[in-house]
Amino acid sequence: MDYLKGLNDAQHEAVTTIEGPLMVLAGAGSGKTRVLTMRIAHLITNGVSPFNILALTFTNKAAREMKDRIAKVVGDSDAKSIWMGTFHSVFARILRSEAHYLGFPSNFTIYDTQDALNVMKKVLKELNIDADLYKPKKVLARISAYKNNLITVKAYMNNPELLEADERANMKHLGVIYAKYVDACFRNGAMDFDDLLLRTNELLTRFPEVLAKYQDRFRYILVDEYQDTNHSQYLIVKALASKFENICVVGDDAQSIYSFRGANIYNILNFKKDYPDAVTVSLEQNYRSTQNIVDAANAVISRNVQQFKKNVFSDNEIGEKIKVYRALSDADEAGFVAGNIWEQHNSQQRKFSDFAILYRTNAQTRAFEDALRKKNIPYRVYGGLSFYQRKEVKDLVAYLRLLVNENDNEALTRIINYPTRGIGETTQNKLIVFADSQGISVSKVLDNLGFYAPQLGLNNGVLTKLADFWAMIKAFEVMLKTDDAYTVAMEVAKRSGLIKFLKDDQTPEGISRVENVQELLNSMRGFIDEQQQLEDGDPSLSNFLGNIALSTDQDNNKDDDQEKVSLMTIHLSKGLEFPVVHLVGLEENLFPSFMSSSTREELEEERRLFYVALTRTEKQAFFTYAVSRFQWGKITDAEPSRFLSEVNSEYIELINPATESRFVNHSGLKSNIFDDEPSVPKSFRKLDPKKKISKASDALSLPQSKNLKPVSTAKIINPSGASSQDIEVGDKVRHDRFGIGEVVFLDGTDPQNIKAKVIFQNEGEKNLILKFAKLVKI
DNA sequence: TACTCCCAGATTTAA
DNA sequence: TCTGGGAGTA
Repeated sequence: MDYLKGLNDAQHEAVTTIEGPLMVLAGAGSGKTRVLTMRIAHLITNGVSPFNILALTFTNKAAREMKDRIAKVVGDSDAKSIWMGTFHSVFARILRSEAHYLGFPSNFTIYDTQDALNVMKKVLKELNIDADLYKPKKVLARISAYKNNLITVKAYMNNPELLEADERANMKHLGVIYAKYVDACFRNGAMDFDDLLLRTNELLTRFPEVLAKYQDRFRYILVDEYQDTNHSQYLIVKALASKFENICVVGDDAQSIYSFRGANIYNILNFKKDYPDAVTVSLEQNYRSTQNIVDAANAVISRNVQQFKKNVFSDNEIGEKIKVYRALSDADEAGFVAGNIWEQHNSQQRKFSDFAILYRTNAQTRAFEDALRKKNIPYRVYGGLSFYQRKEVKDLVAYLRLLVNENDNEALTRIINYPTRGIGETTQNKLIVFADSQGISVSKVLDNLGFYAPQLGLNNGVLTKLADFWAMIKAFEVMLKTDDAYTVAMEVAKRSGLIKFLKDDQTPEGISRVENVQELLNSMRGFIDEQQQLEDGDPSLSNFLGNIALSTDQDNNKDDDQEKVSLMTIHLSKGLEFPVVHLVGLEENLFPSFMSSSTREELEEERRLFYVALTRTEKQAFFTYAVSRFQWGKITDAEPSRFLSEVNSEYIELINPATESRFVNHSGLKSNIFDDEPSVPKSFRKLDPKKKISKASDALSLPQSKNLKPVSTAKIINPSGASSQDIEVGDKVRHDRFGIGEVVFLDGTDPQNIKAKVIFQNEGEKNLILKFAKLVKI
């Protein structure tokens, strides 16, 4: 029981209480991941089959890391059979195998926010509803809220309160829109993010035999970040756990920061009500941060009314005070941060990867990128426009989606005339209207173009173009039956004219677009190789597409060994830690955001966000704010954030005391710490709005290849596998699944990523990544 | 049908 | 500042 050593009493209890409901309240930095990991290991060591364990985490990355760590205790194969992943990915997997119950194809498409928005725009157009009154985004947000609360179209229509509320909000057509949108998704064979949860609920409630099946399978359920579950997720967990009630939830109410997407803090606050017998364990010792940081964070969070009482403390060194910098502008702020990082890197031998810059909104990144680049400091921006959301990538993906699911109208309309092939809007509209009138999908019309041609009212030229296009798609589909996804995707990129079209654009942006497409293909190759080496791997195109739809930016930074400063929103930083944290843009209306300072609840969430940000810090935190900021193309004045004044002055040290005290706290009191002497900041930089920053083309500071790794649901790194030194071309090797073969080619210099081409006696030629393939030299 | 140009509007956080 | 949509032109 080695793994139990080194746990404190509370951790020990959390790990070893394995039967019955358990709630672990884990303060920031209290070793939560460790507890979860060891608990699973403990379950397995005590005879629970890994097959019976379900662990739901917040990111795929968290799941992967946990699996790796569990594997070290119980071994690879046991760790592999645990179902572990995000709600969305785990339930997408279940939905795929049970899709027929709901009338969906098992290879249904997953729509991301952008896809959903496009569908919504079409719906509004079709209904002839003014998109100015019904802003597509707003409408979607409302529908999303309904879905997350299990309010289906039918339930909505039968709920006078909701109808009335929407009527008051000048949205009386919402029901019709909702119905039409759901219908459109269904006909496209697609689910949006919320559907993955809603449909799972539907599956489990409508089909008791399915529920029973999964209840029996998942006898032990663990949920990480429970404070961030929404009602829909809550119900799924509750249903699955109701038979055995071996449910362990881990969370920290002080870190609930996702109410905007339906997270319901009461799920954790009311856990005791749901399970009166539940054991509660509080992990209160923070192993991550200095005392000063922990105390400051506690001081702020204690202002929230809504919370569990707990006493998070640190036994670490007291540590340095939080340093506060008052900047004159956003550029000045960024300059200070970059200078500070440079200075500490040199004088204290800190690695660049020790630093994080955390901000409230993605829009704030630009100034920091600028400043870091000027000093040649390597950095990586997380979040923002992720790789898979780039237009050129989505375009190729749309072709692939169409091959897998012909009903995916969203994909079809995206590429039917891209690259342009003379199938204009008028033609497309005729097709859509006709298909609708016949109650069939556009793809069906294209399937029988000759038959329907007379009724379409299109001239022969256009008909030919349509026929050619469809013949091309069909050819790809045929290819997919025999060739692997990568080969087909290559062919699609070439034959569709996509690559050629992009290559015609020789601007730096154009070139980077081509590179992105290439990178997508590479990542596909990697995905397939990886899947082929997993026991229950699935190298199909459909699996690849499903994976990228659910991948997040945090998940893509595989092996981010690099020496780089991390830039990200506070939301993304949850679960991470850094020796030095810069929390920037601490201004009223920015943080707390102007969108969420109206009610106490909203403000408390912003405060929790602040708490999360500060508790990412191990050693030293810096706060910065600017008195004016370049925003929306204008310079706007800003006031320091109220959160600054909520940190007791004893934890704070001012770097440049303010010229005037605009630093008031919002209970009306002047904060005593900011009334000092005036000073002139050294580095006031003129703003230069004309300066263009080429986004993706700056290879030095933004290496593309880091972003792109697809997420596999069960990537297991095998540390004991043969390393690159062991294997040479010409070696005879044995592989677990493929048997005996000979290495004919090695590719790659990065030891983490060497690929070997091996010809197996029975299985033929395979491309394997050495890291994963447990090749044994014979 | 395709492409360009101009103007308006938006910007929180994200699976 | 950046994006998207609409209008106008080739």
